[in-house]
Amino acid sequence: MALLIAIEDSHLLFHRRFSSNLQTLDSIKDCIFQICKGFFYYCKHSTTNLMDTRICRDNKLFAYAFNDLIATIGSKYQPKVDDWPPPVKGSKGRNDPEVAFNMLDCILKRSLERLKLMRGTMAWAHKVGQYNSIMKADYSQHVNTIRNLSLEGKLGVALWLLNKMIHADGVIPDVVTHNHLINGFCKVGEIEKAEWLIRQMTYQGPSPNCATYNTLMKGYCAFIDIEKAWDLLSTMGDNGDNKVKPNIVTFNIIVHAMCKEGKFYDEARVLLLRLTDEDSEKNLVSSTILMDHYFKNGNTKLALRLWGEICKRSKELDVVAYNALVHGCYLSLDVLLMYKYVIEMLKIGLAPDIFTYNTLISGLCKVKMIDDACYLFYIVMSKMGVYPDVISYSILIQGLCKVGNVVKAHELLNCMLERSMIPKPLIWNTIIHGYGKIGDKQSAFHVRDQMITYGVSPNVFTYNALIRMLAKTGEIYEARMLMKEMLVSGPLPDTVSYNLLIGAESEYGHLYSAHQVYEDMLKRGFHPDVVTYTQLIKGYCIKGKVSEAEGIFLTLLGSKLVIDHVPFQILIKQHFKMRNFDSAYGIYEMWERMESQGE
DNA sequence: GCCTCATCGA
Repeated sequence: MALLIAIEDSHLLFHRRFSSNLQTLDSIKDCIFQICKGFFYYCKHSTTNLMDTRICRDNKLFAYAFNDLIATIGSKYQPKVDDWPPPVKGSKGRNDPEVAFNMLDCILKRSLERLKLMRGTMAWAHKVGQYNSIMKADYSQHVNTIRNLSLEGKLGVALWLLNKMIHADGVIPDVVTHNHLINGFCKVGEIEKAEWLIRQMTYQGPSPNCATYNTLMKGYCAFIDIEKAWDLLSTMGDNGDNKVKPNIVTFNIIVHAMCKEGKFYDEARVLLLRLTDEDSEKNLVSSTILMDHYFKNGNTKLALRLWGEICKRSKELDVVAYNALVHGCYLSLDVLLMYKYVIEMLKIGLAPDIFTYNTLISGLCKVKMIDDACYLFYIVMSKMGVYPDVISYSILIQGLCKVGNVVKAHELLNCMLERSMIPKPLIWNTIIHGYGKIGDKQSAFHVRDQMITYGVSPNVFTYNALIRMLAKTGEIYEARMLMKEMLVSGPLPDTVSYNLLIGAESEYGHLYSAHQVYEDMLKRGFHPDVVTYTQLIKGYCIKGKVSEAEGIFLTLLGSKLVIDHVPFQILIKQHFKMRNFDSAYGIYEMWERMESQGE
C-alpha cells in the first residue's frame, strides 16, 4: 500500500512539474525514474498475481528493458539501478519481471511521448513569441510553422505563409509541407481548396506524391463519395509528367470507406486479401480494417479467425489492432474476453490507450458492472498515465445514470466542467432524464439551467426529458408550458414530445385537451405514430368510452403504420372490464390474424 | 517526413 502511495505521489509530482513548465529536463527524468522504480517494486513485491501470467522465460528481456530505460533516462542513474535485486528464480510468474518490465516500458514510453509533445509545444510557443521577427526566419522555420499551423487547423494563416514564401521569398516549400496543408483542408471538408492546391502543385511544383493523392482521396471519401475516390485512383498524377502509383495506404483508405458505408464489394475483399497475403508485415492495417468490419457486421467467428491469422504472421501487433479486437468483444458484450485481451496487450508491452480504456469502461457499463468501470476510471487509468477524455466521462455518466446513480453522474459532470470539458447536450440530457426518473424536479431544472449557463442549448431531447418528468408527476400545466415554449422559441417539438403530452392529458382524463394537442400536431404537419393513437385509445378507455376508443383504433388500422400489441391489449382489457367478452375475443382474433399475416 | 486501421450515442 505504501508503495502504491509512493508511486502515486511521484506520478502526481511528475504531472505538477510537467504542467508548471518550469521544470528542468533532469527533474522530469528523475520523476519518470521514480515512477518506474516504484512500479517495478510494486509488481515485484505485490502479493496478488497482478497479471495472471505464467510466463517467466528468462532474464534477457529484463536486462533489455533495463538498458532501454537507462539509455533513455541517462547513465546518471546507473549505480542506483545496479543495486536492484535480481529477479527471483522459479517464481512461476507470480512476480514476473518480464511482465513488470513490459508494463514499465509502457509507462516510460508514454511519459517520453508526453515529454516530446511538451518540448514541441514549448518550441512553438517560443516561435510565437518572436512572431514579429518571423520575416527573418529561414526556410525550415517557415516550413515548420506551416506544418504546425496546418495541424492546428489554422489554415488561413498557413496558406498565407505558403503564398508569401512562394511570391515574396521566391522559394517553394517541399511536398510534405504542401501535404500538411492539403490534409488540413481535407479534414475540415474544404475539398475545393485542397484540389486547388494540388493543381497549383502540378503547375509550379513540387509534384504531388502518393501521400498527396491519398490525403485527397480520404477527403473525397469523407465529404463527397467513394466513386470520386475511385475516379481519382485511375487518374492519379495524370496531369503531371510522372504517373503516381497507388500504394497500400491508397487501398486501405478506399476499403475502409466502403466498410464504413456498409458496402463491401467482392472486388475489395479480393484486393485486400491479395494485398494482405503479399506483404504480411506491412498490412496489419488492412487486416485490422477487415477484422473490424467483420465484428461490426456480427461476423464474430470470422473476425476471431482472422485475428488468429494476424497473430501468426505479424511480428508486431499494434494498439489499434488490439483496440479493434477489444471493441469486437465489447460488441458481443463479452467482458471477460475484453479483459483477457487487455492483459495480453500489457504482457507483450503494448500500453492500452484512451480508446482501450473507453471501450473497456463502456463494456462494463453496458453489463452494469459500474464498480469495475469506476475502478478503471479513477484508479487504473491515472496509474497508467492515461487521462479520461470527454468520451470517458460521457460513458461513465451514462453508465451511472443507467443504474440510477444520477447524483454521482452529476458530480462527474461537474468534474468535467472544472476541467473545462463541456459535453454535448446528450450528456446533460442523460442527467436530466436521470433526475426525472427519480422525480427530482428541482435538480432536473437546475441541470437544464446549468447547461444554458455553459452555453449549451437545450435540444428537443432536453425538453422531452422534462416533459416526461412532469407528465409522470402529473404537473400537466407545466408540461403544456414547456410545449408552448418549444413552439414559440424552439427547438421544435417532435412526435415524441406530442406523444408525451397527449399521454399525460389522457392519463389524467383530459380527453378534450388530449384531442386538442393531437389536432395541433396534425395542423403543424407532424406525423402521429402508433404511440400517438395508443395514448388516445388509452385515454378513452380510462374514461370508459370504449366506442370512441375503437373509433381511434379504426383510424390506426386505416393508417399505414406498423401496429404492435399494445393497442389490442388495452382494448381487450377494457372489454373484459366491461364484461364484453365477445368484443374482447373479437379484438383478440383480429390481433392473431394480424400476427400471422406479419409472419 | 506527409497519407491508412480503433472508442461513447436519448
